[in-house]
Amino acid sequence: MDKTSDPTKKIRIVDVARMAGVSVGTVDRVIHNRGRVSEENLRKVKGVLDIVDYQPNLIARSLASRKQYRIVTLTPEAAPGEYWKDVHKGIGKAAAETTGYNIHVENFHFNQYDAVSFDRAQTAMLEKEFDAAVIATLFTEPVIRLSRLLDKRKIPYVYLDSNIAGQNQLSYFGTESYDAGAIAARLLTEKIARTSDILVCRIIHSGENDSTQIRNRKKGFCDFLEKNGYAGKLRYAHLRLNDDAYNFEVLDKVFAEPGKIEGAVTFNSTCYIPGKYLKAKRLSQVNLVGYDVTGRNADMLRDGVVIALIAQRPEYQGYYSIKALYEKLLFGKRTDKVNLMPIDILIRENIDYYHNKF
Amino acid sequence: MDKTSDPTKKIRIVDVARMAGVSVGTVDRVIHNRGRVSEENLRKVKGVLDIVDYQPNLIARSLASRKQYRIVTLTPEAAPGEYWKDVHKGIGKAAAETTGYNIHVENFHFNQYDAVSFDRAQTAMLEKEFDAAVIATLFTEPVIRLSRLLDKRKIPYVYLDSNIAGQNQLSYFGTESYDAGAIAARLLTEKIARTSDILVCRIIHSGENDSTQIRNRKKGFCDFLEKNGYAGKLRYAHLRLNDDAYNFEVLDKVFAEPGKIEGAVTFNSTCYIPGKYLKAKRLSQVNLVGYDVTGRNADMLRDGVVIALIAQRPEYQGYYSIKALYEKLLFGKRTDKVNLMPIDILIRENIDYYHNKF
DNA sequence: CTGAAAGCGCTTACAG
DNA sequence: CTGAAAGCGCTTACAG
Repeated sequence: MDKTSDPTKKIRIVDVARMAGVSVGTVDRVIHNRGRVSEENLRKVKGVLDIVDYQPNLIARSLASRKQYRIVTLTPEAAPGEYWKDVHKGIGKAAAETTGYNIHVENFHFNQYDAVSFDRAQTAMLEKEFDAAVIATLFTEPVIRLSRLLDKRKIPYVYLDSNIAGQNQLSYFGTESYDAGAIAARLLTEKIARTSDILVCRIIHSGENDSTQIRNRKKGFCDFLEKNGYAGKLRYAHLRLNDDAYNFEVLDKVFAEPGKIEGAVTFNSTCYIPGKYLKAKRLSQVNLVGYDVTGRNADMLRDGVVIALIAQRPEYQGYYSIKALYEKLLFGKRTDKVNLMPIDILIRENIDYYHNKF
Repeated sequence: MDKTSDPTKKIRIVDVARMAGVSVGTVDRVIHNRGRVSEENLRKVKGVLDIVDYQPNLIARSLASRKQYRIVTLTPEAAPGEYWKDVHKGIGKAAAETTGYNIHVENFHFNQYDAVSFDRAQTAMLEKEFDAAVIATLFTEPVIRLSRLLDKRKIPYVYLDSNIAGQNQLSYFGTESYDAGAIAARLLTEKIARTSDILVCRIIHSGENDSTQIRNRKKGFCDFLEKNGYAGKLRYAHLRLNDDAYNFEVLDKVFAEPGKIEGAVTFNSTCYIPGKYLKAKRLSQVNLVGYDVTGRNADMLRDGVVIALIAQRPEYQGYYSIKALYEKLLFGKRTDKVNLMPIDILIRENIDYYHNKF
């Protein structure tokens, strides 16, 4: 069969060139608007492109192209077993997969409890040249300022963790924090008496406000309680990250107050902190719910101290952030602007199957 | 900088060839075990490959390769909104992704309630030439026979849905059905009195036995109850697929018997069938738990008739089955022999985020 | 068994 | 502005 007229054959640049009576170089220039093409040839090539369905072979394109794309990420630093480590894993996986496709990923980290360190990391990042960025949105205002800067430079960026309205992010990957908060309330209210109290733990660090995500979770939590006729009291405890002695003292005080506490919750990934206390004091009547499958949280769940963990596929968030930018840079594709992860509920019986492998 | 010694540079076939003192053709033959390589050169090339981290450029490979691979799948047919439709979606997604890489997927379907239709679909499939297969294992014995045949032809195959021991499947993708059964028991026992009864519904079809998966879920369910001091009775109802009148009659009888039913469960994906009854009769004291996020089940969950659905990422099962074969065919990679999906718990508050998109 | 060469469909200098 | 040619990293006949 005549190969050039096989209708099932994909048409290539050389086919277009032949049909237009020009060289492949000229066709390439037209396709990519690189200029330096005469009026006449432009007309001829466009004429052909209008009638044939030319679909560039992207595989060939990326093999031939020597253009390198650099993606930077700006996320909290994390030790093994911590929440953000899973996000990093996802980013790393995507980076490894795309590295053959002219994509380079460079990661910048900050201390999630320290806004100053965010500025520092951001500065280091901005000193580099890059074509796209992934930004964890923990510090709202600084992220908005950074977004303006990137807008000006026409650099696409993706938000991670929680979304910020009114910005020009290419995409957001994360959960609907408000509903994740409602789920914690639902899991607790199923277990406790309508009138019993709930302990709400917050981690205090150097005068910071809660992140957007934590605020939203809390709002979803409280709204659910209100809508469902909860009649107990929320009792607050402000705890510290690595200070058991202090935390035990604070919690001793809270539990000494009048009122029966049957539920407990933390809105960040540190439910192992009150968990440690509940376990030590054998307060098994207190149902603790937390967020994120970190090593310590999962152990507490297996142990029966935590009754449920709510998770949001951090590895996927990292992975798909990079993938979205990769698709944008290489193929000009746009992903959905908002990409909400499933909200996973882990209990003792399914925790061991939750490996983020798929 | 000397390009050949730039450590950040990915090493290519030509680099390996140079280091081994052979041609790229020889390296290619070694990498792909194509034979026709002398002992000595084999040794030299393997020696180099052992010390350098050669990662083939898949883009270049698929651009150059003219070999086409055919994968067949043998799964139950499904209407939109049904369980197996999600598996098909995953298969389709993987097929679309790999189609540029010389992979062609052809799907064969059978009626999951009719063993004869399995034989028919299998026959149609075996008439084709193919390089690998995905097999849903609903009918155990026929699948074992088919496996023997494929073994003889040295065609790799992947199992889907439930695993069968003692076979030569390349991989299995699915859940640990036993534990998925235990989870249903856990969700129910949290809600009902220790001594109340549980309605167990089974769908009857033309003299079939339950599938392996359903048997295992049931075993996990019963074992959990026993271990946790459940003191009520399991009350069985045998229902039909599209026969509400009949089902209502059967269930009327069951509920007329003495004993308080507070829980209900189905071990396949049709909990909407008893759900319909419970809703019509306003039996809101009965806590119904089911499997799989099908359209009708999800609606029942949103409606409050079903309290929880247990799901197993059907889309991923389909997707990764194809991917596993793709990796095997193109790169000779072996995936894990057993790949257990996370077991997801869906309630009213997180069902809307469970889209299997990621 | 072995290597040199052509080719996959594109991009990219480069000479004219 | 234009086209011929080299090259991206592989695979695939093919001659020896």
